[in-house]
Amino acid sequence: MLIGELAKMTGCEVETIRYYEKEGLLTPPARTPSGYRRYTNDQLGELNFILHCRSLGMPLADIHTLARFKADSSLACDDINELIDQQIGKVHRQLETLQLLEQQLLSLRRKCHDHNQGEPCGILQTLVEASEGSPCPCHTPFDQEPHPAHRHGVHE
Amino acid sequence: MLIGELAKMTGCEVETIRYYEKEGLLTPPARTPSGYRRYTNDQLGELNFILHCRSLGMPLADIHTLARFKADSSLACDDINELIDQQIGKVHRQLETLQLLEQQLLSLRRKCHDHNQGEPCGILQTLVEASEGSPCPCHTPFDQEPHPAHRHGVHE
DNA sequence: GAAAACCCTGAAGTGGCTATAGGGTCAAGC
DNA sequence: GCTTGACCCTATAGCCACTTCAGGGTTTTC
Repeated sequence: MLIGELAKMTGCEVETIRYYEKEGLLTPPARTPSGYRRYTNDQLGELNFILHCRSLGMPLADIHTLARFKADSSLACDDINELIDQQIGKVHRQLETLQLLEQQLLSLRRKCHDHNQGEPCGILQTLVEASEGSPCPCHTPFDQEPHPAHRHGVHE
Repeated sequence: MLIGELAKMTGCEVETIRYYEKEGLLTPPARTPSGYRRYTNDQLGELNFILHCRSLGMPLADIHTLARFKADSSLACDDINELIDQQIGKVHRQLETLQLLEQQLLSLRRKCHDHNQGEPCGILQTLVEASEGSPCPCHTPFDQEPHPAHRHGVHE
């Protein structure tokens, strides 16, 4: 099958497939005389494996490692467990940060409902006051220190 | 004060301060005769405003918008609310995705405990089977469709 | 035979930094 | 007065996982 068909079957964009090949995650397919990529069912499986791992949030480097384990087929169980555990830890830390963040944003949002008649925007005011050192409603109840994002950022 | 002092006071890296200036978020400071940046207390406030917003997960473009509102100081309350609401929505969607992800990873992790004596790694086996179309323990109980990450990715 | 739908490569852009190379400046101690 | 170290400067490249763009070739359909 050609690349467009593979894309349709997997729900993956054509450009992404070419990108995975360039990154060495997909084995380069055979080509038609005019240079079009022609894929086999094996490569469909390879791509599905990558997509499944990506849907679990794994970085491409880890998927590469897993693929090598797959080829070796020997034990390697400890390495795989560690890889998954690291991923779980990462996701868990992100979760905690985001939960905090949501509370912070919601309490900031409430600032506007509190006084929106006539006065200038409470949200903006709160943000400006916080930048001048005042305790802010969004951060203080959860974390006494000034800027939590510096120590454990949302985007890692 | 010089850039290093500002960095120490705010907990922000020197490179990041220069980056914010290049991106137009910080007004360019005065310079000493030898070209060093010299900052005022106003610019300390500006930087704290940016850092506070960043700690709420806001993208730099939104912070730029907020800063313009701050300068205008007129109403703009609706726009600010919408901006915060969008941020809340974004964080909430990310949270839901991550919660699902954590469950998926934990159920994958359990696969290895199930049979780790002699048999090949259960995790790897599960991932391979999933790529061949079998229902996988990580995705099936929560989402019947193959690759949820394609529709609402973790990294947006 | 022309237009639409597909395919190709290579390079640049995204966001929010971080790091590196290759330099200049300044205060303290010898 | 000269060196050492801590600081500062610019410009550029790298990170991740793509996405988009420019500029073209091929295949199918009307």
